[in-house]
Amino acid sequence: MDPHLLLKTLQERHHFPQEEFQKFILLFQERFVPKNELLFIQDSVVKHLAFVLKGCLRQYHNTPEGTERTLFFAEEGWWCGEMDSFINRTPSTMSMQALEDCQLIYLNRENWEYATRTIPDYALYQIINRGRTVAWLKNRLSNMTTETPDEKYRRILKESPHWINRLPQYHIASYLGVTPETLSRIRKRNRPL
Amino acid sequence: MDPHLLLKTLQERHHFPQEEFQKFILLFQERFVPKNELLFIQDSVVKHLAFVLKGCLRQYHNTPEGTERTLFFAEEGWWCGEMDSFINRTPSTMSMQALEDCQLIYLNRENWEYATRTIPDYALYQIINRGRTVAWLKNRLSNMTTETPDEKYRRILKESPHWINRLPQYHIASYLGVTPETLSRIRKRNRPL
DNA sequence: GAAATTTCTTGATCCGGATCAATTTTTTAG
DNA sequence: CTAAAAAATTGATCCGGATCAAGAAATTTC
Repeated sequence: MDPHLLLKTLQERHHFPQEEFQKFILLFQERFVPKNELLFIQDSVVKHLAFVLKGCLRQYHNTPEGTERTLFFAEEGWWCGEMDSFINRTPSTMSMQALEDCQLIYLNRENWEYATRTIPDYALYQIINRGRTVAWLKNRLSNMTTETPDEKYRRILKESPHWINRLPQYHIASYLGVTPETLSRIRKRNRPL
Repeated sequence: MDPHLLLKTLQERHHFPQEEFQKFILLFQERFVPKNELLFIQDSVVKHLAFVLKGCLRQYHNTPEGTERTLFFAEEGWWCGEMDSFINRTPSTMSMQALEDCQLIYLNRENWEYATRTIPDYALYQIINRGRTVAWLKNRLSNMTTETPDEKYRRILKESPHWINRLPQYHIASYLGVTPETLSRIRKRNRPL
């Protein structure tokens, strides 16, 4: 049988012994989340830390002006949570919605704490992985404020071309920080002949 | 004597015993960085994890188009590093520059690893703190793509009013993602009578 | 303290994305 | 399969920030 997707993810940047994994995976619960359902919602405390086995979700923020901003998409092999809310039990500023039927596994707060305390490699994984996330967000922040909409779209074509087929266009538009109309025009401009 | 600024920072969100701190602080070295000097530079590996005792720095990114984007300012009590580069020894996408004469303390990679491995409360601190940073960046990303320049400026007035006196205006403009000319006009518009 | 440099301000023009609106295309539901 | 709803396209107009350019103010340097 294939190694577990979670183990593969944990081992990506650092070693993670098989035996620790056996102990770790027992702390998770499985959960099916149907399309469009909200995994957690802005202004309430996030109770679970989820890992995507199958499906795709988006994390987004409702602005005071009434618009929505999509921050990222979580596909297979991604964590989806809001660690600040989860750890400190404070209201989240983000919501998370399934864009497809999703198969997840998740930790509750208690088991997360137990795992972090007793599995040093998991603690280290979190430090390393969080560092990557921060670097990714800083780059994205820089790109979002510097690049033209056309450049942003071409970046997606290059870095995540499968999104074009997997995700509705208006969610990609929100991710890029443009209106759906503008994205439609960008696509027209950048369409191969 | 006042408790050390670093201890105060470590204890902000989680307990950090005095005795562990005595051990921890010994791993640091002091360093003075004069105004305008670069602490680390884009495309090279970040060798140190620094903590600001006195002074102010900015982290920025040079875009391919030749412009600069300031991502954040690090004042007293801030960490300034690029953990992804520091941990994985990969080239950084960011540079860090002192905006004033700065008094820093810093860890090298070896001592960081030792501290992370042997001081569980430091490992936990990093996990918690990194979670905060991620949440902060996500909110900033949302704000930067949603708010008008006027709203962004008023957010600074509200959240970090002292920046107006401490930082050059063109760096604030870069932080907000607008040109210096635009920031000047925003200030004029929002000036009290 | 004067000269030189840097930073900030102000003006005029231009351009591209938002907005509003209507239509077409695609997807979903019965 | 058809009707209804949702998503994507296209058109026209408007507005605000970028850009270019010049001048004023502030800071640095000697």
